[in-house]
Amino acid sequence: MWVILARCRPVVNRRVGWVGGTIAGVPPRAYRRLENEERRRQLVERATELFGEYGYEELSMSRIAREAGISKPLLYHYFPGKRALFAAALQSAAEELGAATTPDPSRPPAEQVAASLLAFLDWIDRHRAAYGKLLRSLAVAEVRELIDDVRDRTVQQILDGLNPQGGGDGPAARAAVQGWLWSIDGACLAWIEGDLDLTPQQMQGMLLGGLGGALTGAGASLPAPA
Amino acid sequence: MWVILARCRPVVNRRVGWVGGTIAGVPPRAYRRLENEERRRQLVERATELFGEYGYEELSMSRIAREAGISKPLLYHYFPGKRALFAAALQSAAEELGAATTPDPSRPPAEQVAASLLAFLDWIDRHRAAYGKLLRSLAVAEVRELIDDVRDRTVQQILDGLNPQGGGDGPAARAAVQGWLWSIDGACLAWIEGDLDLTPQQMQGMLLGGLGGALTGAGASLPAPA
DNA sequence: TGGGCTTGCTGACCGACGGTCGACAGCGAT
DNA sequence: ATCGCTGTCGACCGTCGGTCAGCAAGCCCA
Repeated sequence: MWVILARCRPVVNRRVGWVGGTIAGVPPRAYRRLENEERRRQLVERATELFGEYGYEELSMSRIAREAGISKPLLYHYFPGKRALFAAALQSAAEELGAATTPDPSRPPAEQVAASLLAFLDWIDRHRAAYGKLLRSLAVAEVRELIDDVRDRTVQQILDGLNPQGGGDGPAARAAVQGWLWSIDGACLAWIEGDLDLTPQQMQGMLLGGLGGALTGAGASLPAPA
Repeated sequence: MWVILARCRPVVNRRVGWVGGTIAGVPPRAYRRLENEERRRQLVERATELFGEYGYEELSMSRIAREAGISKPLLYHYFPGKRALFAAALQSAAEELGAATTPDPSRPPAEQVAASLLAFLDWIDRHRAAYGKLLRSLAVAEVRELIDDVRDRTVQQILDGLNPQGGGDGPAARAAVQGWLWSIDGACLAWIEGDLDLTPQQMQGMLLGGLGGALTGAGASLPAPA
């Protein structure tokens, strides 16, 4: 009885007492003990599916725990917070994407960009729903830094490719490339959500045109046409 | 006593009783009664400042109410929800921006785009912090639809301007224009947060280049150079 | 077979959020 | 003076992300 009262009034402002697992005849849930690494893998896998289906905001930690058949504190035992869990799920999904889009460093930079872009668009074409959900979670503060990091690295990579050959690395080129990366997301969103009848190749052509035009407008240029 | 118990256990699942305003000798706060419209104006004004300073997520309704010197229920009396309050604040801010960027319909479409874009960039240059906060709130679900609406209308406007003269209105052109709108935000973010040393005119040149390139890549084109 | 020991795992809890309920009180009309 | 309108309030709800401290599965050693 005092338990209920203690729960009611947080007067003391800190934990007052502890009752123990089983009250009122409700038996604790049966559970399977798993190896640390195995549980972790299972959680990342399940979270990846769920985040891909519901996005970041629409999915609560309680729900993830329930869907994975475990308790919420266990989820927090494996991941320090929702952001970290999302990061793990994102990284797991990004590995496949990353492997597919890593350019061949022996090709000219413009070709590398074109090839990466096409691989990226192909991947999106096969994972439309999940990509849309991800994009829509983009500015959620907890998620933003993750994506910002990836974008910053990509911007630098493209600028590095441009620089030696004769492209520019002024502030305008940097703004152009970052803007271009955003334009990819915006165009892909129109493509996916607007159900536009476009092949990845058509998207690639349009986007490469945009990059070339922006760089030209910024006083730089792509070293060679793709 | 039973009231406290009722608070503890939401068994009945609905309000059970009411105690009355002043308990335990805490006097209700003194307040000033304002005209409906005046209060509303005050709240929108204060909310606009606060959202511009803290963004959408980092600002709670409780905080807004506190900063405005009123209670939370009163805030909800004037606005049905946080999203609506944000919309009101956004609209109030957007009126100034909208007035500044409305193009002269008697000019050729390409000039209209160029002029609107430059006005937009000038405005951003003067409201850097608030624009950054807004952009960073962009995908917050509650806010998204608002911005999506504006973007959709802008896309259609640009496509309409393109169409009669000889530009295209295929799916590729639509994706190109929507992507271009995103690229504006991305480039502006790099401009603002990266403290890039660029004038609005340089940004304009770069962005118009991107639009032209993307449209060319999509098989359309800007009717006339700006 | 039965004790310990490790550590994977649990229910109950916290503060803050967005949002709602029904009573109170400022103030012009009478 | 008092009455009604309605602007305003404190207390409350359900859910969120996150935390606390004890329970117990399953291996080890007798």
